[in-house]
Amino acid sequence: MENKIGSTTGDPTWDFSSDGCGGIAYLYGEGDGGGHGWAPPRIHEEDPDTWCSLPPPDLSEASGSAAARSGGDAVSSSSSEGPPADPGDKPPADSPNNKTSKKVQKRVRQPRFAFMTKSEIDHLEDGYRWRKYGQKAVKNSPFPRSYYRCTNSKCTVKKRVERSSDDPSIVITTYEGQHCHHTVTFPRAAAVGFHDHIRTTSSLLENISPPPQQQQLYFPATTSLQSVPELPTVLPNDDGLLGDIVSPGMRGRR
DNA sequence: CGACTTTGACCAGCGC
DNA sequence: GCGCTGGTCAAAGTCG
Repeated sequence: MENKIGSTTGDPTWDFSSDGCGGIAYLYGEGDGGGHGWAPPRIHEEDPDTWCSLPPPDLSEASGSAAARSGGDAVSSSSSEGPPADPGDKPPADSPNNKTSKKVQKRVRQPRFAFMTKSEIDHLEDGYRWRKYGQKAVKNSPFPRSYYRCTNSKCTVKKRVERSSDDPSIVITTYEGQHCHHTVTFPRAAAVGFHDHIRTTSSLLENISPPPQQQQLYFPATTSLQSVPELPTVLPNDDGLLGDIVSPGMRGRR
């Protein structure tokens, strides 16, 4: 439940090395119960052929675009800024005015990015605040999958968190969408950008106490890893941490 | 008291 | 068409 992010001295630092998985980024986080992490670099674009071909969400319209928050996305924002879709007097289940009608609108999925983190903590810190809105047991996995939504009412970003059934120590986090705001708990992440963290690893290491724990970021060997070790496309920007994850091509149209 | 989590139910999509 | 599964809703509960 804690969404606190590490202090400055708790900035995670990264040390890329390789192993059988095609490379592990070791994330040294602060040691308060699991080396809280924050959004790592893009590691895996789910179905890049599909997702990357989608137009980026029009963030300027994020609060009002039905497409940007199709389906359940409209729920949290509708309660605060939409018409009184009062759940208290919700119509019968087959009414066209309830959530069913919302889902009739095609679920327009936004680009998704998944990464694997070796951590004992399920919900890794990434500088944003998230509200859990669901949890489901998933097939072929003993671990449940948790669903989170950004607490910013105008932000449609969601993320799923689940543990790998193969290696329970690995947390698989999948982001969907793009933040339309800055980080709220970890400003440096947005201001500096992930790569600078990497580039400043050595200096940071001089400033932080030895991490009692470490997280390992796994780069799935099945994904397009060519760009991973160098992460050339991730640049500091104002889009917040997730913006660092989202490829520039997807952020371009603003 | 507000923010957040939990949890059962509901719904849509997909494969057979 | 049917059943399974993933994703979401929303009321109730919990916490600070």
